[in-house]
This record gives sequence, C-alpha cells and structure tokens, in this order.
Amino acid sequence: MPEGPSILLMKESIQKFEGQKVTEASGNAKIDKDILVGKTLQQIKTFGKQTYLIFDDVAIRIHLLMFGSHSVDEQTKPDRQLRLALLFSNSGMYFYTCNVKMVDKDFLATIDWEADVMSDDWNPSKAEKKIKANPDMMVCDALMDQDIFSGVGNIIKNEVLFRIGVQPESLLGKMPTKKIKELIKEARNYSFDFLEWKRDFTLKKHWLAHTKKICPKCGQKLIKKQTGKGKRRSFFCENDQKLYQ
DNA sequence: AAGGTTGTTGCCAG
DNA sequence: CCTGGCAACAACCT
Repeated sequence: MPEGPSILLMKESIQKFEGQKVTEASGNAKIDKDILVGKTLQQIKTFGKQTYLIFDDVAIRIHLLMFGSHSVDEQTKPDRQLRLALLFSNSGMYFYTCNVKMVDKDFLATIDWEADVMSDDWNPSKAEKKIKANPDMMVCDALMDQDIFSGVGNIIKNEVLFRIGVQPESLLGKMPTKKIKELIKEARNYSFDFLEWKRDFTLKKHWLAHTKKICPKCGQKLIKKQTGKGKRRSFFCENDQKLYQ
C-alpha cells in the first residue's frame, strides 16, 4: 500500500482532525503517548512516505513501512497490531504496524521539502543536480533514493522506467540529459496517475510492467530480476527498455 | 497455502 | 572510523 500517493490519500482522510484536541492516546508505540493528550493537532504534513502530525511543541512521525495501514473512526480489523490511536472529541485515527517516532519540531526545518515528488515545492532542477552528481548510480537506485525522489517506491519505479523506455540497471552518467529530464518529469507525473487510480481502486489494472509477464507494447516476455543496491525486483522489457551503460 | 513483498532501521562484520 | 550486507518487523496477496 504505502508509496507516496497512498500516503497523500491517508492525509486526506485524517485532514479533518486538524485543529482538534487529543482526548486520548493509546497503542503499543514506544513513545510517551500521555504528553499528547490535551494538545491540539496544528497541522498534518507529508514528506514522501512519511507523515508528520504536528502539535504545538512536538511532532509525531509515522512511517507505514511495507505493511502499515490506518483507519478513521473505527478499528476495522482489531487483529492487527494497533500501534497508535489518537482520539478526538467524537472520532479518532488509528495506525497499525507502522513506525512511530516523536521528533523535535526543529527537525522539520531540516527536511528538504523540495525532494518530495508530489509536493507543490518539488524542485526538478535540484533533482537533476543530484542525479548529475551520481554518474555511477543505477537509475533503479536513483528512483528509490528518498533524498532524490522522496515518495517513489518499487511500483512507481517499475512503471516510470517502462514508460520512458529505460532499463533499470542503466547508469545515470550514461543517460542523455533528455532522458534524465524525462525520468524526473515522469516520476512526478506517474505518481499523480497512481494517486487517481488508487483513489478509484483501479491501480493494479493500470500496471504495464509491475508484476506483469508480457510486454504490453511488443508482446515479448518481460524480465523479472532483482536489481540495484537494494536488490528490489524489477520488471522490464529487453526490447522496449534501453540499457545505458 | 507457502512464499514473496508497495520499506526502513539497526546491528554486525570487515 | 566507514561501508556493505542482511535480519527483523508482521500483514496481505497470489
């Protein structure tokens, strides 16, 4: 579930709690939950796959990792590990199986918000500079690098590379500038397509490469391979995706 | 129905 | 000191 677009949908669903006061905090998160009671949730901000619940003096960072989930108003599946529940006057938010951390409010100022591909502050030329500074990096690792493309996950990686016709193990330094620009543009563009498809519960049927066996362009068998430093699985077409090396 | 995974941290070895 | 590799986490999908 949780790549950047899914996190934005989560934010939408808990947006209504902004400005409300916490009446009760529970769950097995290893933070001092009691200090949240009585505090007002001033703002909710996302940075890539992270969500920050900002209170008067502290902030809570929530990261859903691979299996995390959330619900509003009711504990739909009580068998999951309830990590954090925040109740407000007449409703509440519940987070399951995620990483919860309390951070200093000053920490928020150290985040490079311009690295979030879905943010209004997204800065493509900054991303290009970071890419140019890493000529030996594989493009699959670059897309997964949260300092360059915050919010991009493995699904977005595979779909973006298929769309721009680039083989995942291509080296950044060997790709022409035009392709790099396409990469940067499509990382954001596809993320917003993902957002709308996810919202409509039609994400999977729009996958062209991820988990697919056959190339939708040429009909050839897709390659499935663990690629890059993270050894994350990639799906690609040897025919339609060029290897720059 | 067992095995893999939309992600990250933290530990350990070298 | 740094780096790389991998276990741990624990729920859903196929």
